[in-house]
Amino acid sequence: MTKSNKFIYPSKWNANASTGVRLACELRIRIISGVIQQGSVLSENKLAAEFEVSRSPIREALKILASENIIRLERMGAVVVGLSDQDIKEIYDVRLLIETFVYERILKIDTSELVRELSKIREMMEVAIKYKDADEFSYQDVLFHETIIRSIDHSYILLIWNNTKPVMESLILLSMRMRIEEKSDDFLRILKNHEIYINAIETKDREIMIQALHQNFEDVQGTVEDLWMSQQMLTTEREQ
Amino acid sequence: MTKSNKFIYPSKWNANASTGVRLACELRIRIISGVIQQGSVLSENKLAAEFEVSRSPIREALKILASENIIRLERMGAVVVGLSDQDIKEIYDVRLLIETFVYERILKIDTSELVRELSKIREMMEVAIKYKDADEFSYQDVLFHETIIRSIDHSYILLIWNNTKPVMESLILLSMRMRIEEKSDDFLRILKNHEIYINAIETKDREIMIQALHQNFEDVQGTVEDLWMSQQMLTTEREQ
DNA sequence: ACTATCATACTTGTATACAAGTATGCAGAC
DNA sequence: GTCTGCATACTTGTATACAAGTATGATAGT
Repeated sequence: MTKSNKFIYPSKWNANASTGVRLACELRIRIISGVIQQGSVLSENKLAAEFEVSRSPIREALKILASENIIRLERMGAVVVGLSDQDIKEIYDVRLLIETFVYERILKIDTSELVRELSKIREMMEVAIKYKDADEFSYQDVLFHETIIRSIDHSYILLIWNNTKPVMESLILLSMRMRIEEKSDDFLRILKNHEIYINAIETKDREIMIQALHQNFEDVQGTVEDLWMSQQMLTTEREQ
Repeated sequence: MTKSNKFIYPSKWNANASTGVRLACELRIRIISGVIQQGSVLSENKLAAEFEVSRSPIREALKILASENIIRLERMGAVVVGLSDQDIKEIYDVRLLIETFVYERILKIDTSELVRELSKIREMMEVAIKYKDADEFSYQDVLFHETIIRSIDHSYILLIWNNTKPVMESLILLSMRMRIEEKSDDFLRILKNHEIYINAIETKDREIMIQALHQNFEDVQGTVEDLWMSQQMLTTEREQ
């Protein structure tokens, strides 16, 4: 607890944001990475002292984290909830739910500009790998998916994305940092998967889209079953 | 702009909440109902003066509304975005997305307690109709759907619900208040629909669930097509 | 008439102050 | 030993103060 130690979150990602938002990012990644332990209680005053700011931005940060279910604001103190394996599965449930919806909309719009943008981002990822820059790779990875989601211009789907993005971003960043040194195969595989995404969007071929989704979510395959079932359920109705 | 006029939002719904949250509720419903016009610019100072509170709770309220996309925080002033017809369609997209997911999970769990709770809420709605209490009816209606969503214990689906609930709540409340005097048939129809929901959960019969979903969303039927398509897409894969 | 410059009054973001309420722990009664 | 009551030190929520930045409008110069 001695004077904020070192910052984990890349400062360039939120340099222009307010102190409260920056603190939220830093606290979020510390909680998700386990630096701040689950179950511990955060006090506004102590945090303010530790980060050498006033309570105003601290309050803002805690509100943000509470809205993401990472902490729980109680009468006295903010209890750190953290992320369980269950939570991570659930986030992927939501992401799959969103992306499935988005892809269906994409089939109806002109995607040439989108494909160009995504290709650019994919090349950025390539460069990031070349220079072993896990942070930059993570940033572009998140940006890739956000670009796809934004393309359909659906403000409430985007709202959901905005609510889950911060946690996703932290998870990806931590994961990439862990793997950047040794597991370079992982990065090439991810890059390959993004090529499939682009290809699916370009050709508007559902089969390829499905392939991309599957490859992207292969780690959490088990939890996807509920979706298959629900798809079946509604399709059954449709055939009537 | 003369001293806060009269409050539209039912004060008993958020009596124990902080001033900031209460203000958010009030501002939200004023914006959605059109009392505060789209495109107008809200100033923290002016709002603070109007509601006779300090800027702290005002700031909290504006942050909440910004996270719901109802206003847009800019360098100078908060621009009122409001809700377009498109936005309302999009909210129902999200709600259908969520409820479809939830129902599939419900099939796997014991629902006896849930059915009891829902039956209670349905009877409450009946009483509300009897006494022409639009506010109470709206409250129970929202609670009904929230109870269903909570039953599957999925924190991120619940998070999405929490993000869309406030706007839904306002829409329902305003709609019910408009219709309570003349259109009593509407209320009976809604009540009937909730019976179908309960029945669908009790029997765990997909056909009935689909019926309930359809009846509930019949007003926005057009926008649901994307979902049908996306269901089909994933089901195709599943059959491979 | 038109443009540039600058004072002013507004804006937000942050720090600090104050009020009301709550957990904690100690002292004393039984 | 155990329970009750109370002082104290914490907590949050709100109000106010201050700093830095920005739009506005008036004024001076051409």
